[in-house]
Amino acid sequence: MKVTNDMIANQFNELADLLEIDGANPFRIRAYRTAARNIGSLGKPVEEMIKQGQDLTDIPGIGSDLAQKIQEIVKTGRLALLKGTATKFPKQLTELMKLSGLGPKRVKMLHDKLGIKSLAQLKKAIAKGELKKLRGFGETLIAKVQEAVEHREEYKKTTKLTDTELTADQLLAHLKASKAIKDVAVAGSFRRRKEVVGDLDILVSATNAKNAIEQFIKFPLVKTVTARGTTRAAVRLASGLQVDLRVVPKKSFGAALLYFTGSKAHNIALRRRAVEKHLKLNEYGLFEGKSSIAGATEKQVYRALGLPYIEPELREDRGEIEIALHKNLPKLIELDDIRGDLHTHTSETDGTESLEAMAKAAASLGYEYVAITDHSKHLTVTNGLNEKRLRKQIEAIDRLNLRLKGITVLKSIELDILEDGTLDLDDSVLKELDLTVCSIHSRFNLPEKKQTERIIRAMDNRYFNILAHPTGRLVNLRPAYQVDIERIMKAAVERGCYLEINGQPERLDLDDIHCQMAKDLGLKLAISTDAHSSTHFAYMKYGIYQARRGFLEKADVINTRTLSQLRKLLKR
DNA sequence: GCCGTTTTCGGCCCGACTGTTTTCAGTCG
Repeated sequence: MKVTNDMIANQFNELADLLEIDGANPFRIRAYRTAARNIGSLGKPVEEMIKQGQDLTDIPGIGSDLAQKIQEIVKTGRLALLKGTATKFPKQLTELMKLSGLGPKRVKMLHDKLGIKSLAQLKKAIAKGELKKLRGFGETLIAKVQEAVEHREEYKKTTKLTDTELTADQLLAHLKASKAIKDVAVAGSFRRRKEVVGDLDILVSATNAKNAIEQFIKFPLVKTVTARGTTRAAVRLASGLQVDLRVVPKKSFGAALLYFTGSKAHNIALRRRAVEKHLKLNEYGLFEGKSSIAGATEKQVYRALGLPYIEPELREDRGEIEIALHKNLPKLIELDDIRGDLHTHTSETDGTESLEAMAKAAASLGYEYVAITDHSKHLTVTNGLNEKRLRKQIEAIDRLNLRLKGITVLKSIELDILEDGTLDLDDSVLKELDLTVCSIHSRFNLPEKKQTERIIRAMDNRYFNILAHPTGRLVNLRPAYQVDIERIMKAAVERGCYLEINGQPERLDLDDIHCQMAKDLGLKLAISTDAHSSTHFAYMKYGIYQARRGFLEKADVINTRTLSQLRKLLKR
């Protein structure tokens, strides 16, 4: 059986949960969680590393013990220790820890005193009023737990970044309307531009914290207030989204923004660095003894820690601090660096607007070029183009280019990669195009080796330029198909092909980890929107976010080039 | 259980809020 990094990470996390309930050494628990996180975001399958004889202790947070445990999981599929510990406490108990208000101590008490082992048993015990007998369980807490049990599935899911943007904008406008509030920022995973966010974290500086919190709670979409203190409050919106507010004085805004932006792992790494320098970092500032030496801006705090400013997208504790120390931080790509979109559709297939409308919309964004990439004939549900219709479109584009000023429309197509690795239109028409975008739209369930070789065979065709949405995943909806993405990237480098970062919010494919992998392999990428209407051109920014999270710079992306430079890159 | 520009042993980030408690443990981020 194939053992994925996620499977290993899950087992470590599960073990950490059980150890926590057991009251084990908290630092041992943290070691498991750190290991789980680092394995989960590794990009390269650990199974492969073992096969190639690589040293697993090179992975941060993995020592000799955990390296051995990883070996064990890869070999047997399962960690024996997890089985041993799991018999002491039933596995389902870890589910209870996910409920708001229940941590390891209370879950242990539920188990030891009431024999509760599952969500269903907990529900029953609440109904019978058994929880009241327990020390520390008052009326309010029981009500909170009951609420959590009932709404678990509704609340636990994450929200796509794009779905929170409108709420964030409305909330910011609402907060800025208050005279008490000075600075406002959305922090958290939203600011780090993660593809999904669990909640919104809002930070404000205010002359009067009480007024600021009152204004926050008055936001019209608030359904319930779940916490309310003198500097902090939390609400649940009607949509189910949780929003946290933190109020700090202006002189602490930078330190608080740093703290509230996270990630947690990045914060811990920074605080550790502060401790090494005999300083203390918290959300109010960086302190030497009692006196604050930085705090108004993030830049100040980083500088006082001997570091350059680190962009929010990089703050995942994936080596950015080490890289910053060596002054090797990338100058991350920006939206303005993009000169054109290389993946768009028209009403000839499944888009909603005409060729001319799409071209003009691209021109209005200041783009130098735009590629029209309608679907090809194999994708019949979209009325895909056959050779004849594609030739007609080529002629139409030639005519359009004579009329348009300031932008060049590139003749292209989104080809289907068939199961045998051939492309579904004849070379005789492909040679008339400026570029091709190629993708998988069928047979998602092939075994990894077959799927990988299918794609690489397609790349052998000299007219193959860009592999679109390379893993086929849909955020929160569908996992990637089984494919050896590293092998595909290497094959692309050898053949002069490129991979795409698809900016559609439900795709974001390649993801951040794969972007970083591409960069490490020297593979350049295209960032495209896969626009099916002119409004979709705006998805470019989501592609940029992924690219930034993957450490990409302008030079790593082909559609930052001028048209003539791009043409050279596309020549095979 | 990891890790080392003081260290192979002894550290390991830090504070707010809640609810229940009579001074703080548990949870959360």
